[in-house]
Amino acid sequence: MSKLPREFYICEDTLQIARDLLGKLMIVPDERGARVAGMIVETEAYLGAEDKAAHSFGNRRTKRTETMFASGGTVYIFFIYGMYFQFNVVVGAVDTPHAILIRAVEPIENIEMMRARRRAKSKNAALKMPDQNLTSGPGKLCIAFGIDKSFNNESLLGGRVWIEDGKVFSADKIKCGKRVGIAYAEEFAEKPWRFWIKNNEFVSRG
DNA sequence: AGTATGATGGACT
DNA sequence: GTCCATCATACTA
Repeated sequence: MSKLPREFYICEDTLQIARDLLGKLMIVPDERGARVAGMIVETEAYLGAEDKAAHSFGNRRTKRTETMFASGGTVYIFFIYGMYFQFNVVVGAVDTPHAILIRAVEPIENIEMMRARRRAKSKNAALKMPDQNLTSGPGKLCIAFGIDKSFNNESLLGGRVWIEDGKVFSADKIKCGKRVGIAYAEEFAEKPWRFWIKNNEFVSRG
């Protein structure tokens, strides 16, 4: 029930942090201060300067990527496909621009708030919104949690968004595979840097 | 179940 | 002007 400390995010092994984030709780208080919470069930690691799929490949430093160079424990938000935000956890030391994309969470607290936000954002009222469709993707979970560009550069040690200990999954309950949507990244498109909880029905894809 | 496509706008060359 | 770390829908089967 308490925030993960700075040290968790500064670990040198980004892939290990991506695995360790599985089972942790992501918390964002809503407008009234009530916790909206989800258990992280799918992540993707982006390894900075060496990783052709990372925005920060080759230490590319622009207005957008600047946040990736901050200390581990910072939130990196970017806008994509004209419509969606993506929630990332910056990890590693200052100037080591690694980040972990949170691709899916399992709804835990305040599920009706998540459903209301997803419905409000949707065009047709008939869109099916079972729990499995609320946060099973990086764009969807940002809508459900009310995350937008204003969360960029927030600290995970502050009060706006943070991560807590949750459930621990042993290595045999964790699967890995190729990352999604980065076909342009040549040999890095093949790296098995996506991690998810085996048989969990809230991941974006098995 | 798979595959294709439109929506929609900011970042970057 | 082109490219996206996506999602929902509309096909084919």
